[in-house]
Amino acid sequence: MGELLNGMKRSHMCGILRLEHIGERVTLMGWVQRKRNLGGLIFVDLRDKTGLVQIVFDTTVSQEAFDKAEGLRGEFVIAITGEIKQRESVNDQLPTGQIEIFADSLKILNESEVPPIHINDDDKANEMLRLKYRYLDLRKPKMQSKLVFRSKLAKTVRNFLDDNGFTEVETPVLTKPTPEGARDYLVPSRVNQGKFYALPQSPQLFKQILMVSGFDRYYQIVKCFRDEDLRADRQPEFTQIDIEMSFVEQEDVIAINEVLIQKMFKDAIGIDVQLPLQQMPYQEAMDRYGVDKPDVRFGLELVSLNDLADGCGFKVFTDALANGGDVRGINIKGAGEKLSRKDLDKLQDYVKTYGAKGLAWARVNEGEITSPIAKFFSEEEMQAIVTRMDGEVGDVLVFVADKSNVVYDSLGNLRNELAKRLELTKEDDYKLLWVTDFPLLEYDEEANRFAAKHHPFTCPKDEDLHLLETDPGKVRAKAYDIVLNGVEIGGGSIRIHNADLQGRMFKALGFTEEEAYDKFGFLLDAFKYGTPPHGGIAYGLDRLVMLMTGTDNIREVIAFPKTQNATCLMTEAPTNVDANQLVELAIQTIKVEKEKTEEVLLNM
RNA sequence: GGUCUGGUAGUUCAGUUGGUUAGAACGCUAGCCUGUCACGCUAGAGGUCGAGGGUUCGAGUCCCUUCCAGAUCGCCA
Repeated sequence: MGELLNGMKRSHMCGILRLEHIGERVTLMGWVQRKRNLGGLIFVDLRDKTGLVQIVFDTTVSQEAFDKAEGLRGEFVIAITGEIKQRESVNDQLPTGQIEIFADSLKILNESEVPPIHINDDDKANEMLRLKYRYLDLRKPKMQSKLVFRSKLAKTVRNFLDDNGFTEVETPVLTKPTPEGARDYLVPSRVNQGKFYALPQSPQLFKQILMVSGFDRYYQIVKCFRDEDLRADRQPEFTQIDIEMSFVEQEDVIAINEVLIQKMFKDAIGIDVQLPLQQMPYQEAMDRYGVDKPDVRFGLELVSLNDLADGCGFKVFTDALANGGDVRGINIKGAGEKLSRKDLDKLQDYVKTYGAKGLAWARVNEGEITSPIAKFFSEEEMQAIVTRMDGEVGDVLVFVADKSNVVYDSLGNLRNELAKRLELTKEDDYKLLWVTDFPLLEYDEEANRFAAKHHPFTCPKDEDLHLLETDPGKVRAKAYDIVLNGVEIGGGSIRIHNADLQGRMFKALGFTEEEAYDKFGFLLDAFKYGTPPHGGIAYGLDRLVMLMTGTDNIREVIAFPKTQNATCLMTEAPTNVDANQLVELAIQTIKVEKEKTEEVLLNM
């Protein structure tokens, strides 16, 4: 049982104490980081969220206090009072290393068992343990600083948006399932048996409705939910900075968001972002980089070889073309000595994960080309390829021939992989760009119909509108993504604000009028009553924090994240529930006695 | 749903071709120590080798199943 505070007040935080505080009497509270007992002299490193400070117990303290200090262990919670003195031996590793506190009283407010992980930034404990004991993991300075950073970034955003006439409005968490897009998390309704709410994948429809309501400028920093498989940069619940504006076009949304982005980078990490940001149409991004979120910090651009491969003697190339595919290559500039045969084999394995059947290569050497596929080409043909790809001595050329999307996908990702392996990027280099003119629709082979690339409320480009019924795949959208170093950190669009056009869009997606009304009737109805032109954007806050703090894992910037199986190791969610709870929700019909609950659950 | 990596002391790891009592470092416990700061010295405790099954005279090691964690493809409007 710990001692009581009994009116004791903390006077300072630990990590802020400096030479200027010498002579002051202070009362500090925190956790014991480490104790060094030299016999007649005990040092304790006391930790709170601001850092460490050294406490000294020597023979001038009461015997009782000294005995108590001897009994201190790691992570005990204590309160001490004492005088700040200059240190005899300075510790220049610590910000507080010039001073120490000679304690004259000690209270042990709480004891601690030996923690299963070290409370230390250098701790190497595996993630399973760290997540189970997240409350201990979060005591580490590095973890705390990331969450503090996150909080400050959110505040910067709020301040900016508040200053610019935006109103934060909360939208429902219990809402309606959405047929398009990701899987929904469902919540059963007790009052309406057999019916379900869904957790929002985004507040999309509500923010558009708020524009109908005349809020003019809305934002919300809001949790969103998607029941899909997890990744290093994907959690089932994540936080979005959600923004919507009325009476705007694409350039207006982009303009104000560039200023917001500039402010975020300046305030959070002191980086000056030059405006306006680069803009690149989707098709150009695909052709040059193979992905719709290109990392433009380095070259290694894709080169089309379709015309040169046409009629060559290499069956892999000609077959790809005959099947309507593509042949593209990347010149890995000057990598001749860095990439061994073994490395090239590894790169081949890498592109295979994206469905490519192989990765052909050619080395440009002095006076000759070394390549396993050289024998299929005449010298002139090979030279034409090298010239097209700007090949010089010391370069390695790699090629993929396949269906277009496989070529884009494999080379686009290979590009990023190469940059990583060859260390082509600098840590503090931040390159932002807008990718614009996305296709409005994408053909879904499985469903045998077109599906919205962004979402069904995205406005087609005016000049492409006439193609919506005749050639829907060609229609481009007023949609834009903001990309940072190869990561999509946000995306948005100008929305449809006209019931007729929204109807045409649903039709293009294969919805009957009844289906459209069933799913989105409230929006179509709302559109009848004077809807302003509007559009917006949403940023992934978790990803922003990741990139700005140089973290490669989203779990490190979320206080209580989920594992790859979408479980919480600390709370053990999700869990079984009392069978009677299921009965109330009409998910299970047999009412059972309390003792038998477990048995019934096992038989479900 | 697929592919891949890992699981051995509280923690991080080592553990040879299958072979005696499974080791190291840190941490922990006890003792000594008045200027340490990764304190030092001495002594000590601590193991369901993720779980289950199999092969074998013998399994941490080989095989099968399974659980957990991670990476990734599919998926993520």
